[in-house]
Amino acid sequence: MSEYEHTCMIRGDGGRTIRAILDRICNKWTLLIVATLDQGSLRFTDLHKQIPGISQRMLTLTLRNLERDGLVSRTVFAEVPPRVEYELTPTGKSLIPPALTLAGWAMEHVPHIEASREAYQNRA
Amino acid sequence: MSEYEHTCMIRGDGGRTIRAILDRICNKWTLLIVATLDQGSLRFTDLHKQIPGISQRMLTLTLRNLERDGLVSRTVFAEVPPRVEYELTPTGKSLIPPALTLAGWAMEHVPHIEASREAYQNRA
DNA sequence: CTGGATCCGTCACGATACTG
DNA sequence: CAGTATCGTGACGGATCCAG
Repeated sequence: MSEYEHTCMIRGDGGRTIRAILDRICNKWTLLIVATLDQGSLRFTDLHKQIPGISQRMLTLTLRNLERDGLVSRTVFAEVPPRVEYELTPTGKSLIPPALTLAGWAMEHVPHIEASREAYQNRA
Repeated sequence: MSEYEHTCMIRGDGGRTIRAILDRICNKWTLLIVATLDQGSLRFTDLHKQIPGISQRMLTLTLRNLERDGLVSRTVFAEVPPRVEYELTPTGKSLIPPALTLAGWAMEHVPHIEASREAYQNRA
């Protein structure tokens, strides 16, 4: 049942590759923004409305990082009032399936984890 | 080509479920320890040797969190010198496939991301 | 051998206020 | 509309020393 032969993908370089990706998606808002942008091009205010609880500052910062990493494209239209559209790049879109795999695992196992965590708290 | 119908798994509860799992695997060492334990039961020192760069403190802390969340079992043998064995629980083992999916994405796209990041740095 | 305790620097994140 | 500037806080992680 073990997949040990394959876990070298994770352990291979001492975890540097896996951490490179974790560093990018493991912050509080990245995956949420990527998932929201999967519906297509959106502007700043639309994103802000569709992601409950995010501050302007974190939306800006996370979008900048996503743009820097080539996962999101940012298009400025020279209009009045100003308009900026954000859209997933092909690389950004390719993150969706792995993210869904992770989300599936989460929905299946998080309840058990929460229970275990609570049992641990009420231990002897 | 969009999987928007499915991204509700991520966005569904405002991202709380996906963040619950990310909070658990997104620290520096968790996935590395889980991947290492996929080869079977190991004791503290063996883990310390097989994971380059980890400190005793972080190994202890991460193992405690994994135990609390029910992903790793901890067995103490009443011997001298003391012996403690760590092993993945079924829940812990179930994390391997999603982790491999993520690692696969990383190995495929991280080079492109690194390049984009460097290009962004040398922008106008 | 297996950790626990402590100090300390760094950084993500949040709230708030201001701007072209 | 789409941000930027500033301040404060708390968690994470590294180094070191100590203990059963």
